[in-house]
Amino acid sequence: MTGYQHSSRILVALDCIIFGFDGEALKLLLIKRNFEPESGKWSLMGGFLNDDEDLHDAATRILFTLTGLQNNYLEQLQTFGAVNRDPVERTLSVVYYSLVNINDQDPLALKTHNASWIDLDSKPALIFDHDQMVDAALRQLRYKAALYPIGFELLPEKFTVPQLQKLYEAIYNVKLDRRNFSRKIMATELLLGTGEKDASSVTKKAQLFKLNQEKYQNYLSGYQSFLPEFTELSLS
Amino acid sequence: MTGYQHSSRILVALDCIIFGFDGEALKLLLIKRNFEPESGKWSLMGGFLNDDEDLHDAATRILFTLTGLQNNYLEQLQTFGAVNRDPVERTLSVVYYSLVNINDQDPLALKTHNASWIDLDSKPALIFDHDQMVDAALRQLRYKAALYPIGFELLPEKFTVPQLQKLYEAIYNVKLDRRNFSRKIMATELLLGTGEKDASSVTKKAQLFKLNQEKYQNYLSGYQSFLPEFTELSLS
DNA sequence: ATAAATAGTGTGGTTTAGACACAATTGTTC
DNA sequence: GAACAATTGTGTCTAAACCACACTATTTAT
Repeated sequence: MTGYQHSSRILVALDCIIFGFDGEALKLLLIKRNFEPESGKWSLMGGFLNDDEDLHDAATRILFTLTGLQNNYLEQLQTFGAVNRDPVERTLSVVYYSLVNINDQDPLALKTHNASWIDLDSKPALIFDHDQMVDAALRQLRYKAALYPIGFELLPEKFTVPQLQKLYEAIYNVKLDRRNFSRKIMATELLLGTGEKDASSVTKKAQLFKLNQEKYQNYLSGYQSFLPEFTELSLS
Repeated sequence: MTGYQHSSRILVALDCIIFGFDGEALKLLLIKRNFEPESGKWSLMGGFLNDDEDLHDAATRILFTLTGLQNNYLEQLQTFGAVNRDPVERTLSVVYYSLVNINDQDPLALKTHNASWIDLDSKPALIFDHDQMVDAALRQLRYKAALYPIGFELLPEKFTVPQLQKLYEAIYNVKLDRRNFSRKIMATELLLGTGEKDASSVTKKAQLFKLNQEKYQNYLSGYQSFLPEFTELSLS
């Protein structure tokens, strides 16, 4: 074997924090493990890196396995590498987080993997250092969503402004003023009215909007704040 | 051996992007390699992860080896894992970036490793995917420094407001208004006047300030924008 | 018809950002 | 030592953004 004359090669895993939004609260897709180690406990969805596989491809594969989805927002978060983080064997974990539309995923794949959507607020303790991973992912989501309009990735193709507002309120755990929020969002011209209305509402039906994909791509490469009192938000 | 019944264990390296500031321009500490592979070319400072070593400890060790410094700002950036990124053998690289005070480091250690401070603007092409790493680090520095006052990590203990302004101008490659910048910085109450003056100046000597460490720690866990026209800044 | 709930739009005061002007300090030059 | 060049420190004004708040419109249930 030609290679570096250096000792240790290490097992590399990937774990995915999968965020969803059900209209009211932020949710995580978690696995009730029916395999060792730590069978019976909750964990993130994970897997091992293959020899011939780029990191991002591996994360995409793992996400696809669990959700049946392939074109989601998926971003590398951080790599966890404490020596004893995995009791079985030293394992590095490269952590990705993903934003998915909770309605789109494959229910069968979820059942196969014993996965459920869990409210972030009522998340059970997870194995190993997975709690830390979720903390970091939430921090990153808040960080990122304040500057880039990635919140849309959590919504269906057509959505109302009040739905979008609820999403931001869930992400940051704040109450926003309806009128100011609407004005600010509309000013971005990121939303295209469809003329259709939200049939699910019991009272006055809000208009359904679609994302202006062209504008969206521009925004992703720039800055934009979507929150009032931005400087006072705590990231903790 | 007890462990996961899984095939591939992979060599794990760490690479460090080390930022400095000489009063005028942002600089990188780079290595002119006198060892294989790619001897004679420029690269980041790197090393391999030891069996018994946490990731962050390894990054700290590598940074110490090169600079003789130990308590610098050091943050994990991203992990690079393309299959063929290293031609010798598949190697994952966990990348850290660090902000150091350019005056503090150990000149002997630099010489030993054939390292030099290079203006970011005149950076030579680096080996492997190191150019991408630097790009990502600069993006992260801009991202982070806009929200957190980490710029101070690049300055000496005592510094003037105009020096601080030049630093921000170098990071974002913009010109800022002296008066508005000063007002904004002073409003944060992050600076403590020392009464001393910058002797190096030829004309009116600016007051030297120290960082208010207590306030600084608070700011690190919150948000704060230090730039005007923030929403128009491009991250590219 | 009326009530209850939510959506959509408007208005005005306060704060902040950013353009700009002037006075003060220091070393150099003549 | 007076004039000057360079830079620092502080003040002011205007326009824009933020945000608190009020009113009207729509829909279903009773």
